[in-house]
Amino acid sequence: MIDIAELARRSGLRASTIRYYEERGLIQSIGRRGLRRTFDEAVMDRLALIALGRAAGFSLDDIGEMFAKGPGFEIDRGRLLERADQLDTQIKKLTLIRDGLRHTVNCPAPRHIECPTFQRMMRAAGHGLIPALEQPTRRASSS
Amino acid sequence: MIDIAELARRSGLRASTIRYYEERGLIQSIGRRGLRRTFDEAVMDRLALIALGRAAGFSLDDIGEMFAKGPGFEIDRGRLLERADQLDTQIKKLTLIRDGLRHTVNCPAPRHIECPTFQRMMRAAGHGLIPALEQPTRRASSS
DNA sequence: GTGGCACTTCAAGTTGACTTGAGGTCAAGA
DNA sequence: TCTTGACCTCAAGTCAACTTGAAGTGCCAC
Repeated sequence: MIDIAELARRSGLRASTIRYYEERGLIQSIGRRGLRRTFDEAVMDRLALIALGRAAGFSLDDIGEMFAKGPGFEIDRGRLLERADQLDTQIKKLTLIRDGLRHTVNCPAPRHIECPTFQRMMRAAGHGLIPALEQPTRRASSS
Repeated sequence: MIDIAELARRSGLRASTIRYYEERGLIQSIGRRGLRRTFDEAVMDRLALIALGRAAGFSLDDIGEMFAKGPGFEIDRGRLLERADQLDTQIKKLTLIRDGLRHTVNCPAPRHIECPTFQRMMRAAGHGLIPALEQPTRRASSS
């Protein structure tokens, strides 16, 4: 039985964001007191879950689908594992880039392009972004 | 002395992207052959650097500023270190979330919200996204 | 010399997640 | 009763990094 202002205060989100989430079907109000939305305590959990999903890299649509799967928090385990694997890849990439940045700060090479560490970072930067720098090891056939 | 099509082929970028980068001042063509832009080999290096910068989380504006600092690839070392630190934070956060996701898949708790691992992940998900879940340890005075 | 097509310009559209603004409603306190 | 101000709706705007489309130009092969 909390109103949108209280929800905003407690979640740290703006009222407009909460309305937007309701419009997107991510949360529900339990009714109206006049014009004003009334919410259940449980939407705090929902909002936390949404924040977590966003931090994990899911879109609001993804999150909506997950919620839609069941009456509670029925989350698709396959999607979760898939995302965890993607995070693994992303973490490795970011780690390489982070190390590369630190290296660059100290690297005395006149042209970074010629430094092996820099090249390694380049290769890690985007799987295929700069094909010319890729090793011709595996030329994937996938799209 | 390469044209935009060749540059696109070698970089994996679209011609429209290359034109856009030129418009933004990130690269320069060395002239025109009729209407058509002509590029130097060195722009390949620039494009690689841009891809790397983007992968490291810099905006095109940031990248433009870095290039503007000097005639060559004079990159602001402070900015690099700062970004490396931010990557550290991001990597830690993503690692927690990844582990949290994997945990969730196996966690038998009826309500994830009540699971300590899940809560830890929540806390990591966004520094302040869900203030209600934060430990009341340090109430930062910064904005 | 001419036809085709790869290039050109410039404006407008796209995506995702919101925010903003204008104009309206209504519950509560003075 | 009247005012206030927090809420409401709905459309439109924002941001970044591009992409798309329409309309035009000119190099090169034939």
